[in-house]
Amino acid sequence: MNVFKYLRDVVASEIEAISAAGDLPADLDTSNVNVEPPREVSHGDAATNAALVLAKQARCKPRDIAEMLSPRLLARDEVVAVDIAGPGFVNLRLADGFWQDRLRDVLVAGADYGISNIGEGRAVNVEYVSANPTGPLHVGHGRGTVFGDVLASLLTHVGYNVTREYYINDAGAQVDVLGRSVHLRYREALGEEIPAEAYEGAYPGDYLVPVGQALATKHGDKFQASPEGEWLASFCGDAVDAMMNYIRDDLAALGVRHDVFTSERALVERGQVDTAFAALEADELIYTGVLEPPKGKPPPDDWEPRPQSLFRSTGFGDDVDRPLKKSDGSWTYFATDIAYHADKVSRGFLDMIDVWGADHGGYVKRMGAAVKALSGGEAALDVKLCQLVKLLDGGEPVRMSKRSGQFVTLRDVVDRVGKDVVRFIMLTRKNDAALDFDLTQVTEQSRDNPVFYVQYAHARVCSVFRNAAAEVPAAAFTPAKLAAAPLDRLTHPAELDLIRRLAAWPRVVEAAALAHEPHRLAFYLHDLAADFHLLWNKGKEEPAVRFIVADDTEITRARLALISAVTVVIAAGLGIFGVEPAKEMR
RNA sequence: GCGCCCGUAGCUCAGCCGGAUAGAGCACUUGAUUCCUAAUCAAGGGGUCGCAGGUUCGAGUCCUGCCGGGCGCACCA
Repeated sequence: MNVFKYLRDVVASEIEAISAAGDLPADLDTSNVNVEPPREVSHGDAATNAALVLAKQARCKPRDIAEMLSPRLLARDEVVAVDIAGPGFVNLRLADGFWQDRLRDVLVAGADYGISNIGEGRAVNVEYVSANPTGPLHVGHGRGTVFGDVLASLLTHVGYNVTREYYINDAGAQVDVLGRSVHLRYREALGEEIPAEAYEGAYPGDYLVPVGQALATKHGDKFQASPEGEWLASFCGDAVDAMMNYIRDDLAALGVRHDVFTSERALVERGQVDTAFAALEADELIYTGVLEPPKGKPPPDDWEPRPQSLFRSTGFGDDVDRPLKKSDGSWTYFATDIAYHADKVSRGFLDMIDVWGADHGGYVKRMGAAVKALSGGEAALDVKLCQLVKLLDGGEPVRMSKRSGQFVTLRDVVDRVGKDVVRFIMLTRKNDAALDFDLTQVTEQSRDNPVFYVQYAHARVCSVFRNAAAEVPAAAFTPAKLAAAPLDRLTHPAELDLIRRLAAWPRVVEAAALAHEPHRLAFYLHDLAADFHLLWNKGKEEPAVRFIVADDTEITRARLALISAVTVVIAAGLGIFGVEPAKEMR
């Protein structure tokens, strides 16, 4: 149950009742009426803005509406106190029993707690990673990868029908560079000395060595000295396949799996770009024009004004119209990307999310414009930009040099700290804020390490259950049996605070999903862990609030129910993150 | 020059599609500390939410203009 949604409905129905009684106008629009947790805890458990929102419509003072509303709310079983505050907020304090029932909800729902159906089965396409197949993934890719993967899980969790997609950019000039780089490695594998300068402008990384060797085995010296035209296409194809295998391995090591891989090259070969182009042309959204060089910046050396095919993206919120064809007549990346998004729309996706690196920010408007144009305004594209990851080790920046081909790959990091740590840490910041990733700190057992902090809460509960099992058979502690525990014994303020936190989970999940902001779950889990650890620490000073009370099996059962619910929610959250909850930490 | 993102406590950051006296951790100050696991705990000080306007019952949040930082700016992807 989303408590605040429930209370919103309660408030709305009481408003209707007041209208029905003739004390307020009929047919008030209550869509803006909200019930939220107050920022200030002393204001109670929930607050509604109903009186403020409806005052204008009802043509009376907010306070008058609040006066009518509050006795009705107070009359309800779950409400124990109502007060009117500030300009007309109605603050509610809910009965302990209401919260204890919410704890029971958690236990009964178990792993399903927090799932909802706000997505109503709608199809959503989440495109993420989409790294160029020219080498292994680096740490920066890792952030977008985890972000997209977890966002996809989150949307699935709230009832969307999610497709996880990877766009393989295997059609551009860089793939030719890759093919040539591999050819160099191929010649090397055949025993040729290749001078280092040959790798200027090529991909120098060692990861291409085995690819060259494999091609030497496959072809012998057949292409060693032959002209590029004879081998380039085939080498590119094999190189891309090899790179995609690397990337798939990297993804697998991170626990990431896509439903669909779409090849740009295949898209072009099937003529889908021509189709998309023709469709836009038919709508008179393409014309031949000459672009001005950007102002305030010296134009590129090879700038020449020339007529080219332009998409009228300015008609859809972009700043300038964008070219679709290069001077050699081939499609621009934008053109193929239009076709790709048209393809997604034709597959039934009206909701699309693309996860990109922040360096592609300048591209957002034109893509959004294209999606609007090609779908007749039906489809929505939300582009999530992920900022840089600053890799540190013990507070010192880790040097990465792409030029030399020496850079820390995502795989290096996953192998060093584990996939669970990488996944969690990548979500400890908002996607559009830069993220520090300290290889040392993230594996320390300290409060500074959010992964540990959350995992430790889970492990601590597991430990309590191991201790409890020494006295009572573990079978007594199934969630179903714990749901029948006397939860009304849980009256300590810290216990009720913990329950309130648990009860907030469904709301947090929904809000995070709607905002496309999975990082909110990480902050929630941290807060939940903090509430739990607080309660634990109380037990140090006040033995009476410890979870296991030797001579009181009933309170023990109730408290085990409470902390069991903590593991349910932590496990649910970590489950969305694709992180395994820890049973013990030693 | 234009566009996008960011600007919140000394530091790192939250702030839930406008809500009440803006929060947390670190650091700092003070006190406690033979503990169900082994991150010690509790309390306290600390703010012109970059600046200036505007929108309204109400703005860190929305709009406009500046300032500062990052990214991008035909024919790369």
